[in-house]
Amino acid sequence: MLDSLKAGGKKLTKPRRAILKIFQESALPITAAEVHERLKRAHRTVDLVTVYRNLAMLKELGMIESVGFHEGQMRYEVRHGRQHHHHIQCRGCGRIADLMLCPLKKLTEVVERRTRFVVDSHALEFFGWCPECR
Amino acid sequence: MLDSLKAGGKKLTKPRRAILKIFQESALPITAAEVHERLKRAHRTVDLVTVYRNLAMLKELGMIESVGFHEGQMRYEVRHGRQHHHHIQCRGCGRIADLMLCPLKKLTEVVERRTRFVVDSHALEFFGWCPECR
DNA sequence: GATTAAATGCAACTCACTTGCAATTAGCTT
DNA sequence: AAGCTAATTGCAAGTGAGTTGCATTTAATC
Repeated sequence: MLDSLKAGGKKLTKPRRAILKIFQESALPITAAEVHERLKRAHRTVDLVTVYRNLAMLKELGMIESVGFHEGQMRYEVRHGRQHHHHIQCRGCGRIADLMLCPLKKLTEVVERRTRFVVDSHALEFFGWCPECR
Repeated sequence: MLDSLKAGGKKLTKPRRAILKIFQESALPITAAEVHERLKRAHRTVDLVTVYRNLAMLKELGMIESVGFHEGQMRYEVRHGRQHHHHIQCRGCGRIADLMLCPLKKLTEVVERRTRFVVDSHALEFFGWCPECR
């Protein structure tokens, strides 16, 4: 997993190591502010700007992925060892759950045929009410 | 269509009328800034804050819908008379095309069964390269 | 240990969007 | 047609996520 860093000519600094640890410990997508806060709680305080720069870089290297729920901020999750999936977010409490499914293999072909675009990715999120908020 | 306004106790002001006209003339989802700019070009200049407030209100009344491509801004499109659909955006030029399809009826049931959430909506966007940018 | 490119932290900035408030206006009511 | 009132508008100022410039620090290599 750290090979990707070396391959990209990136250093394994202390802040970066701490950020990666946060992601390894977090199953669900988290925001930059949440990463920042968790670092502080773990007495590994890192400047927020460093968090942002690392998120951009880790995404660039394909080590993390971004997910957006149109909350006015992005969320990120590790990619390592996890299969492609989607999410559902509760409109009440904001809680997010993984959906280990993706129904879009075939649809992608339909889209490519119809639009003459070459599809390179997609975003799919569900919204609703969780058992507690319902 | 304007009945929704009256039903909501809303007035049909000049700025509002102009904003609705912009949407009726625009097939694809546009940003607040684009609405604002088009109003200016049509010599119907309206303050940007008025645009934002109207977008919020029209969305509230279900007259327009928001779509996001994680560009750091939201887009909006009229709902009136149009069927539920999704979009694809070009990573090169940002161009958006409509996809008049939605494969998620059945999947929604699967999601509800698996997560015990009550699904109330979903967001699905494709990204890729259009014929010109490819 | 010396070298150096990458990375960090701080301060200042940008940009989408929101809020407070006084002035205006649409849509009644009489 | 004039008056009333709540809704709406524009302006100014604020918020919050994310970015940029730059001097200082640090990981990795020589």
